[in-house]
Amino acid sequence: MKESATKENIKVAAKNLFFKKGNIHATTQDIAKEAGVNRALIHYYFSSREQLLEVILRDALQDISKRLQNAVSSGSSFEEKIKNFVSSYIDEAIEFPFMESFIASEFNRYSDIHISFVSDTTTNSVMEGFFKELLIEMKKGTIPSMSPEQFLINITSMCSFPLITKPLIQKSFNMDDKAYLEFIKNRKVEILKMIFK
Amino acid sequence: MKESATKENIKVAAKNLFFKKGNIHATTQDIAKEAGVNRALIHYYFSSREQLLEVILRDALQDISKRLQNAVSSGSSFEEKIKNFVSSYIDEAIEFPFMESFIASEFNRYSDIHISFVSDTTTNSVMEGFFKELLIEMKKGTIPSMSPEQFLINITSMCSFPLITKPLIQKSFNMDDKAYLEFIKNRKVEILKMIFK
Amino acid sequence: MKESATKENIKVAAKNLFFKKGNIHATTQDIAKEAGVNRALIHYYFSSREQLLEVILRDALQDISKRLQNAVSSGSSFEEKIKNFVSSYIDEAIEFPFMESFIASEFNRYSDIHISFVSDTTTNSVMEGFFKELLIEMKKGTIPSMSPEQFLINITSMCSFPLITKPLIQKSFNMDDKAYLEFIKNRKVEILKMIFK
Amino acid sequence: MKESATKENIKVAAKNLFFKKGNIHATTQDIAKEAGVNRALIHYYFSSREQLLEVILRDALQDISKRLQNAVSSGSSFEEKIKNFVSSYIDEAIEFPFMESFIASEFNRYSDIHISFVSDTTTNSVMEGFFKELLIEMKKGTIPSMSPEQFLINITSMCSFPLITKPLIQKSFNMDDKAYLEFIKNRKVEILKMIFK
DNA sequence: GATGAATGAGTGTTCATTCAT
DNA sequence: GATGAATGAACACTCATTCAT
Repeated sequence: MKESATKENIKVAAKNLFFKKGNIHATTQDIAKEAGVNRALIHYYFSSREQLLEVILRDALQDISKRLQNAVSSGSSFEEKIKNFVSSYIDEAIEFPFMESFIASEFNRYSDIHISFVSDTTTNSVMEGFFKELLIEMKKGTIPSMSPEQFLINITSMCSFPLITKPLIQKSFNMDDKAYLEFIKNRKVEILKMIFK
Repeated sequence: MKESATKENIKVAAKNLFFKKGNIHATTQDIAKEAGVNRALIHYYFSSREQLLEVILRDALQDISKRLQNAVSSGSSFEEKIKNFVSSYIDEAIEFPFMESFIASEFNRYSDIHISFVSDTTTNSVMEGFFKELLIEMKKGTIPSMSPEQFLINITSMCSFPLITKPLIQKSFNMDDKAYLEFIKNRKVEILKMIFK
Repeated sequence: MKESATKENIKVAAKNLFFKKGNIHATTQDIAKEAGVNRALIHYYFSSREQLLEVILRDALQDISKRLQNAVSSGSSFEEKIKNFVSSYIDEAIEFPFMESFIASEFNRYSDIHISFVSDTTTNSVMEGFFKELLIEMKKGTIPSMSPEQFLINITSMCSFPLITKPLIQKSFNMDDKAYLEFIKNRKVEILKMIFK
Repeated sequence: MKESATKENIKVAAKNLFFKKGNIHATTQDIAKEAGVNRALIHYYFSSREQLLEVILRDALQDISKRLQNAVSSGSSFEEKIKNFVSSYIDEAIEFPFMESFIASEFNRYSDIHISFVSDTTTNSVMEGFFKELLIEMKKGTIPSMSPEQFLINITSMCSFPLITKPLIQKSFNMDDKAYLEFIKNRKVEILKMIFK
């Protein structure tokens, strides 16, 4: 049997506020309103605000993990894989621009109190495979030589950061929402230019 | 006449909490405590919490602006300029890792209510000069061809994002604080590899 | 037809919490848990928390009444009767130490709103008989001379109060649970010394 | 410098509700209203409801201690001392009838968490002296022979219990407030009859 | 300038209660 | 009979803010 639809609604509402709208200060009332339910229901299903956060953080981390895995294990050629990764990452970031920064902020608050990081063996072996592939491509000279971690961080940075700083970018470069979205979508191609020599 | 030392203390305290410690939920009491002053003094100097935020946000934006300008107008060669920019950006990000994400978050909250963006004519002309230089280098093939905005965002992303997501990175790659700092410092070089072909 | 077993369970659970454990703040959820039933069932059987209280208060008062009656109408000699009364009162108080104080507290809360005191004619006539007997013994000099009410209150006070104030007594006289129980049991004899000259 | 008058007011208000009116469920709002102050002030002065309780419990225990000490170390003769003790105890119980039962109830809730019992050396030595005096009088036959603890409990029981159970007594014996008060005042004499042979 | 006292509005949470099933 | 879902009212507590001194 699936989880209660209402419980799911609340999770979706919370994700909308935290990850999509970037309302890091969203109260239980805000979440309840977004979900169209009574404030007390949140505690009925999740006991406390903090535990609701924990649940959606855990979900988010798992999603990131899966997306990474999918992208990396999908394409035929190496270039395809990177393309897929960048594209899916940006698509996700367009939908939930504040996800990473919210996660980071919450991690920062409670440090290691909650959430033992998701690191199932499947993910790990997939990542190891991808890292090996990276090293091969570096030797070939297709991509710049550096530790796989540095490389990975470079890509995710270029995908994620412009979404987090949306308002700053819009003001700096005087973009309306449409121009901004265009700018972001272009990055699916532009980022690749930084990666491949 | 300079601003009151106490007023400055409060600003420094607020920056420490918001930009350095990433305590996005810091209360006026937290700030007062950090500054070693009475809570009411904050209102004496800044009227309201929101206006204090506005002041330090404005300061932060100006700092970013100046840093950019300095870096860009300093080095002899183009490569030097980029190096300086990356290096100074990372140094700043090490000290105030949460600055950009905090700014973005607050911008997001109050949208365009406060802060008419800092865009003095000096900065603008400097930036215009730098953008022209970028276009020249792109034609030369030293750096990948794209709009100067995209290029600039790529660099700042790679500088800033890994600092914002410190806890995520540490957990993902199993780094202690020392290893993490080493990782970040290395980026002053590694990032350049992504930029220059 | 007897009352439903579940209904009885709920009453027993409530008595355990209120009278035995002294948990005066017990919620309907606490009671439901203690009874091993769903919270809503309490309202099914008793309509409201307050009415459940009313029922167990009424029960408790009736129990006290019966016990008094039994003790007083049992023994052969007057001294036997008093002995029985003290002994049964203390036994009951050991099992439900917080009964009187809880009743008093609730009476105090809702004053005369609920519970028209139990005072059936049987009880009354028995009490009248006992009061007459008391007056006779006072004249004989077996017990101190005073109004029967004062006398009755003195006995019940000495029986009940030390149970209500268990934690205070234990701390004051540095008693562990075993020493305290011994202390209370001894009172079955010691109290008599105060009553009979 | 004395404690703030407002802080004192809040304590008095709390004592009125808990000890005088027997409102064991009194909320911070109730207390604030009784004190004529804003609800938040209670937290300003006492941090939490529980800590306010702790303070007034501590106060109450100290008061009981002092009263006992005063009574016992005052009178010329032994009989005087007992008289004083009973009289002052009942006077206090008339003013704060629910004190002991409230203390006991709270002790029961938090067991030994808070409040290390007040037991300064002065009190202890005074009590030891009184206990010795009791033993002497028991040998003389003035009072019934038993352990001093049992004897002390008997007296305090007879003083305190009838106040705790005021509503029960009034209903049982059909007394109005005036009759009840008369009944209680009479006990200053009647109790002595149980004590002295 | 600086501070302790005070407050209204809001926050997370709990609770008794209701209702559909 | 019995239960999970849902809610309004209340609770302890926090916060930004004000004010008298």
